[in-house]
Amino acid sequence: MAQPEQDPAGFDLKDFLPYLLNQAADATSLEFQRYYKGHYGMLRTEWRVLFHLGRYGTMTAKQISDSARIHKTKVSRAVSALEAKRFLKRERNAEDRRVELLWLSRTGQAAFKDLSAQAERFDQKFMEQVPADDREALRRSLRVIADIKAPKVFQS
Amino acid sequence: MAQPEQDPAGFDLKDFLPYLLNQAADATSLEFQRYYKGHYGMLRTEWRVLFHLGRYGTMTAKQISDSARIHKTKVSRAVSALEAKRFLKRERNAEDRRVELLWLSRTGQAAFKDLSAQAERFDQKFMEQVPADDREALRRSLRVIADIKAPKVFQS
DNA sequence: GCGTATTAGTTCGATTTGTAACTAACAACA
DNA sequence: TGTTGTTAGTTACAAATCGAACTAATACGC
Repeated sequence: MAQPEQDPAGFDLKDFLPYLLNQAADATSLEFQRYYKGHYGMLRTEWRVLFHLGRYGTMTAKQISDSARIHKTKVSRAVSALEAKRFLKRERNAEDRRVELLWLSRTGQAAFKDLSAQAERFDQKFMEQVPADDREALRRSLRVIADIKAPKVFQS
Repeated sequence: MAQPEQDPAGFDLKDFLPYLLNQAADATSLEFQRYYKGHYGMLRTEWRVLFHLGRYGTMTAKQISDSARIHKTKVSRAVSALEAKRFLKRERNAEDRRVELLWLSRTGQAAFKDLSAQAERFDQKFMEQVPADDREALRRSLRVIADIKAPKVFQS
């Protein structure tokens, strides 16, 4: 399928950082998504929550929400789904009964172990496509960009 | 809000390329999204279609779908929405009556002009956050990653 | 020409998301 | 205490997305 003729005037979509980032994000997410969806019936928010608990141990929904910048309703739904699949357990905090503590079950830990090994594998595979001299700069600048502050309040 | 204690074991989410890319994409898309949504009531797929027609001239839905890797149903809906807003016009191709030719109306061209100027402005702003020495490597590697081929068939 | 396959684009039902409103618990301070 | 404000988490409804199935037109093989 040939590309259409170019009109030299105007800003090119393919130079636009948000567009490039989204395209790259989609391209790299596809294969991993197929894996966690196919093997564990998880959605994107679910594996992200799972990864947080697997990596950092017991956390609250709020902490996960802040760390991953996922809206609390999405986290809430993901927690329910993971609980229904017996991947995590929860318990009200005795000191502050608004808060709920979340941690992975044995099954959840096994899923985390498998998924993070896969993630590492995919990561290496994608990075291999990037010229070796650019790899450090890529991760460095992505971290900078991803840290762009939300409109107000972050980190008390 | 303090980060939770780290468990040194396991792969860190924040080193995972798809995660980083998605976070960066979300961070950079937010402000621009507010602009095109607020000023033109557009969705993401709609401005992408608009940008294609604005930049490349007359195209078919299929060409846009291939170029931007957007599913044809999404393109179809975006085209209808843009038509309803009087941003584009369409006409069946006389030679092949399956195909529909799409192009921007005068209003659509004005919207494109404004939006691409904004896009350029945002782009510069984001890039300023990235260390100057990393900028070239960033765009270069994003282009490589974004071009990762879909599982089968692409470009005949 | 005629049957089958392919292509461009749309529609439909089920799933997922976004947003606002809600409940329950705690805090601050008179 | 009692009022007001804030915080953690859930629910409910509208909007958006995904994928499969559909229509209409063309291409291919014989």
